[in-house]
Amino acid sequence: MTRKSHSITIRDVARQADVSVATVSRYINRNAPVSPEVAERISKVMAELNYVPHAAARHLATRKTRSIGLLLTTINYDFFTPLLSGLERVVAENNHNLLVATYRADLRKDYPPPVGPHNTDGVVVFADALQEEQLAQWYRMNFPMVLVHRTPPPYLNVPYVTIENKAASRKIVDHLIEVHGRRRIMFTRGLENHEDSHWRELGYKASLEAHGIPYDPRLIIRGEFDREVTYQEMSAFLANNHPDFDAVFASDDDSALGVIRALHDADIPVPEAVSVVGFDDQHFSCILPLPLTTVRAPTEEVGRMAGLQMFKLLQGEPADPMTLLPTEIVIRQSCGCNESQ
Amino acid sequence: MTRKSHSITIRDVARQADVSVATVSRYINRNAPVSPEVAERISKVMAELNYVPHAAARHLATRKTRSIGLLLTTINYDFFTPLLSGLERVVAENNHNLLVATYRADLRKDYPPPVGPHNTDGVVVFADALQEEQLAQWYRMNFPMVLVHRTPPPYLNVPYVTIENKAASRKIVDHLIEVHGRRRIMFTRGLENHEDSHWRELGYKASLEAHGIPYDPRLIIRGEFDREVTYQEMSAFLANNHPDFDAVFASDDDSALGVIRALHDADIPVPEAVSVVGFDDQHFSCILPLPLTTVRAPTEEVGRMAGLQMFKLLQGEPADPMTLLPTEIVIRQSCGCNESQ
DNA sequence: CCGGTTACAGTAACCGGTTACATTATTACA
DNA sequence: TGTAATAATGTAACCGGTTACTGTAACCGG
Repeated sequence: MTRKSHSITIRDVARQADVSVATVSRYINRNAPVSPEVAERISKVMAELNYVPHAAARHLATRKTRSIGLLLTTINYDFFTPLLSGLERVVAENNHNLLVATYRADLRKDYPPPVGPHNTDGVVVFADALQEEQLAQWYRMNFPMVLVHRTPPPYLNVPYVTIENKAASRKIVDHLIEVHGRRRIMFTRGLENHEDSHWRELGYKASLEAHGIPYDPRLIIRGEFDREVTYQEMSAFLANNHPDFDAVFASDDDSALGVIRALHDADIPVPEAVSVVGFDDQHFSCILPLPLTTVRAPTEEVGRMAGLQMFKLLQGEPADPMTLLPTEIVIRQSCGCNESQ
Repeated sequence: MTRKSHSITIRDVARQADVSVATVSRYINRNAPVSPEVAERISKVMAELNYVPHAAARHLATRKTRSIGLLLTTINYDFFTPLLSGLERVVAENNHNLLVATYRADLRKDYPPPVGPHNTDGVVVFADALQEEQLAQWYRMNFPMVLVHRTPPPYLNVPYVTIENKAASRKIVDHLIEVHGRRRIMFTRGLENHEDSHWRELGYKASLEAHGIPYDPRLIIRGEFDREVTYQEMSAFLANNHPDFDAVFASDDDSALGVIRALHDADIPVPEAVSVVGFDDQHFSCILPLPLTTVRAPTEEVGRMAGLQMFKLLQGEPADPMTLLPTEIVIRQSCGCNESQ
């Protein structure tokens, strides 16, 4: 064993196969003709030496990393499983790698994002993982990006894929009003700066307005898309003397769980006294004690679509500026309906 | 704009700061002293130019990728959210990147694994994502690996982290027998080649044996850790004339859900006629209509520990050959207990 | 005042691929 | 038969960092 335990390189293969490195490279990438006999020789030597091209060297030379990044704000929600799964499949099908990272632009202004032009060919950005300034900078350098659950600022032509939030929200609140006669409907706001929450709130307001119900800001509480936070907020709301209410539209299913628990603690019967509905139709929503009336969000499809758009960008094809995936409300029992299943 | 829209390199920084590239490199890596004034100049220029070192170039020179791989069999289970989350945190804390990939050794023998020595400094391998032969090969080349939910073959000294399956399984079956007087207990087997399932079955058998209950293979059905599969299998079991049973130990919580639904369809009251228990204590298990008696698996901790072991390996410190995380049974109501919460 | 450290900085080789350009042999065609 | 086009291959520069080696000046103890 020599002093360098160095790995086998393309030059080793070239020497053994008695050809030049260029030829080996061409054989590997099949981007120029190589005579059959030579191909055979190279192939044999590669197998013998167990040669695998060094990714970094390749990246350096081609300026392609063959990997794409996924930038999340957190990995706490079950929500991310389908997203990741959908994206990973597309990425793998295209023979690329997936770099998963978390980053909260608001918390780490001093550090650069863990994935970016330096280590990926493009990144899929979830919601507000990145601030506008960073998006703009990457946009200027033509770095491929796809936004999910976020609309780019109007001056940035970045493809985004998200779901139909407003119409579905409106529809589910319509349901509360029209079918169940609710008129004092609470809303548990999602995360600040999180667009989904914003649109859901707009849908909520639109429904109220359409039915001539005044908007009462006292019926809005914090939820942050988090079961615990919502539970705390809802409990606090109930503890103090609070305005009347007869329904809750939670900004997501996780939040709805917190609402239900708080109501349960306060001995308020659901759905008899208060209807509760959510958003997302998460994995668990149909198997709850009180199956949740909610909106089905095609999260896996969001991941898949984001991947498809990304590869369109990478192949120089025009990507769809906007992919808006349809949602549909699913009526179960937490609103007061009694679909026997 | 010149023909090359080339990115800014360390040489650009060096030129602007009027120092050599070596000095810039040393400043960036802080691996050799740099005078304060020069440091200041470099720092300023780097910020101005918005310079980020090119990862591939660095990899090539240092032969370190600063990224570690996670090799999964699938991303379908909610189970993976905590695993991923725990691992990602450690990886990020150590300033590395996380490459997530799926691979089924049994399905893709011809293709090499998507993560390996060519693009990572080490990989965390879940269960049977990789075959023994591949493990052995990487082991021979000293490639750092950590196994999760899998024991390495005895001749491979690869650290692994997993959870205590057998004792907890035995304890939960003991509970069914001792507290609820069950004696005809079914088991829904998890995935073939999946070690967890194997150990859980051993715990199950051990409990039976300790209580003098004969093992009846007719009480074992397929579950594959999957709600749907288990539902189908359990339904099929119930449809044909089947041996008596009074309890089911499902190999995981997802599977338990399938069991409960099948029993429900057949109008068999749970937990009155049949006790059902699971394993994992997933996110949803406590909020089910019938809160699940199960075993708490510290999955996030598994991810964290796997990461810690990996970085021990990378830093040349000795890693713990085995990390066995404790589990505990959590008694809720699906077994027949009636903990009012 | 002198030999030996030490702190700081620069030059250039090197990591392992890709590829522009050059070269040679072969085939096609007027 | 001469010439152009084409196929197959080789040479060497280049991608953007790191670092071994070298040099200089300041500092230190005797």
